[in-house]
Amino acid sequence: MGATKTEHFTDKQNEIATLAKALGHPARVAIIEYLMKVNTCICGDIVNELPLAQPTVSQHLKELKSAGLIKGSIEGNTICYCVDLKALKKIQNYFAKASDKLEKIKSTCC
Amino acid sequence: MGATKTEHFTDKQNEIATLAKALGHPARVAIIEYLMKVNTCICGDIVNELPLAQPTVSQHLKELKSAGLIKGSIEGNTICYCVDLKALKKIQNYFAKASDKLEKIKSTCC
DNA sequence: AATGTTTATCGTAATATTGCAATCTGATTA
DNA sequence: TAATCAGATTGCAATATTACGATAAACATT
Repeated sequence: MGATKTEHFTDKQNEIATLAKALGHPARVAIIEYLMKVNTCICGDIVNELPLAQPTVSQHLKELKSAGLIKGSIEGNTICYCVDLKALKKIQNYFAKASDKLEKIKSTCC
Repeated sequence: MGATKTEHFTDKQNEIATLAKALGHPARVAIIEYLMKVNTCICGDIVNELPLAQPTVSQHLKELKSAGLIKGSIEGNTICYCVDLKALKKIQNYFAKASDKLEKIKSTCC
């Protein structure tokens, strides 16, 4: 089949999966890291930073955007992209809770 | 082409992408959550918890295992699976740092 | 030994992802 | 207005993922 059966899972599970999936490619991790490195939203320039052709980068940006991880606003000729703090915090919070919970449990068997 | 160009990215970027990718499917998020809920490593039982056929679940478990997110040890007839705290902490730490950094920056434009 | 239970693997079909050349669109500039 | 530039979109080929039936492998039970 090849199509994920999202309807069988909770909204939260699907949400986390969507965010994680968006970061499930090194190019997209690199984009996020670059946007954070430059310290402000950056207009243009992203394509030159990556070892991929312009249409490929454009597609990765689109995926990050549709997952809500980045925002883009048109600035004349170029487009300004920056990381959406809210989305990042959502992931961060999820894993912080999970990590804490697991640490408390200290499972004895594995 | 369809094959990720991992060689162009750093080891760290590839590592995060691999972990994120493993969690980029709601069934695998559900598996992790279930393993945490039951509070100890669980032998068997995982297939019954998920709305997917047994071979599909087995495949998802394999992916989580090869990404290092879970560990499995043979226990007689069944297999005990549990979340690998180290891997979870790796993700947690990465996003905590990223989130902190972004929060300090407080980008002014988007 | 035969049967049942649990999990893995194989094979296959449907669909998704990755990557890029070519092209298009909209804004800027000459 | 024409040339230019930044990005997006289209179309396509290669590969990966998702899902499951059938089957196999390993152990347990009878």
